[in-house]
Amino acid sequence: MSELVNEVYKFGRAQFVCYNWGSMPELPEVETIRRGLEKCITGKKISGVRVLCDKSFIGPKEVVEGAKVQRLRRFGKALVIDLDNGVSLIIHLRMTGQLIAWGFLSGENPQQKKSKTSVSSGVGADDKPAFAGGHPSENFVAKLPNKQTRVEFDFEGGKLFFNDQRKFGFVKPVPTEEVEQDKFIASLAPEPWDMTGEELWAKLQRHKGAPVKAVILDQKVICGLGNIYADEALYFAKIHPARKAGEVTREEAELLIRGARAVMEKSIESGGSTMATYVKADGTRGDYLELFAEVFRREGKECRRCGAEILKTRVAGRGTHYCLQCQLCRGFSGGDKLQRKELSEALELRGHRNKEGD
DNA sequence: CTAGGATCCTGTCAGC
DNA sequence: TGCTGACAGGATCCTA
Repeated sequence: MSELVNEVYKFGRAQFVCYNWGSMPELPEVETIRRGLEKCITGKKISGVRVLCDKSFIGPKEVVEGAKVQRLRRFGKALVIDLDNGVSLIIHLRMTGQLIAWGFLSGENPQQKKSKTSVSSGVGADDKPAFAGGHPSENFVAKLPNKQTRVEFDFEGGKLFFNDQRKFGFVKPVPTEEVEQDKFIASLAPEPWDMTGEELWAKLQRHKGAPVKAVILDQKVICGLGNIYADEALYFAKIHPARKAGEVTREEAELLIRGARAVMEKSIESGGSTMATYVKADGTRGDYLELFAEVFRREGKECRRCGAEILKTRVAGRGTHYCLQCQLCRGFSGGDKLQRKELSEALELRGHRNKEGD
């Protein structure tokens, strides 16, 4: 990671001018953050906590002050920081959360000089974070704290910022021994690596009337899939997202599990939405999706598998992307009708575009 | 029990 | 140019 970051930084903040949102943190991003933060804060003492938004910190901040970080764990999309005083911090980034660490690597970081007394009053602009992950945005390279900063942790030798544009995420201290009994964590289903196709199939049967995409987004059914990876896994398994869960075969459920593993492994490998992948070597903003997405936000483009057009629709109240040809509606009731409608809409859309002379 | 809609929140973007 | 409304979405809550 450090090589990429150094490459990035020499271009400076002024380079990041084009605005283009990436997407939300899901399991691979949280795992990437866990690995990155582990290197920064393990063994470090929290000297102070500033809560800038009450909603974002659930509980008394005093219980973590003075404690040292022992280890970082992940449960689905939740990050858990265990401290040495019997307290753990459960952190959920939801859609727009970010964790940005400053300092910590002072030995390797030429920007952290004594003259930079700004550490106590804010950081950014001329410095670079030691690690940044989560919802990709300017905050990865902006001055901090800023108006999206919700919680600020002072560590010996560095700072950790919890930013969250939409305030859906949270930091919550709980006794370490009660982490696994936390209402959210306790309800999580196994991750795709700990589940067989048969088990997933059995769960799909319990929600047989709902669209398969809605069911696999449920963390109590299978843990870790969000909107991006649900679309990608369904594409991998060639399953139409609107198909009724009860009509997915055992074989398809097996493919779906394999697809979920494959797309998330690929994303973890590429670093998820960390600073290194978000900011490209030429200093421009990267859309980290382009590293692995086959359908997500690729509507109107060609399917890399069959050449047909990727479409965008709405399933379970979520923007949903799929290949009309690969993810056929075959074998499910009402499918032909839906397919015809989609085909005609797609053709109509194409007609409009041709008329506009693109 | 399940299915589906509203809710939270801030910021972007298209349309007027 | 500035206003308005639709949209983005993870998890939870509520209703039928």
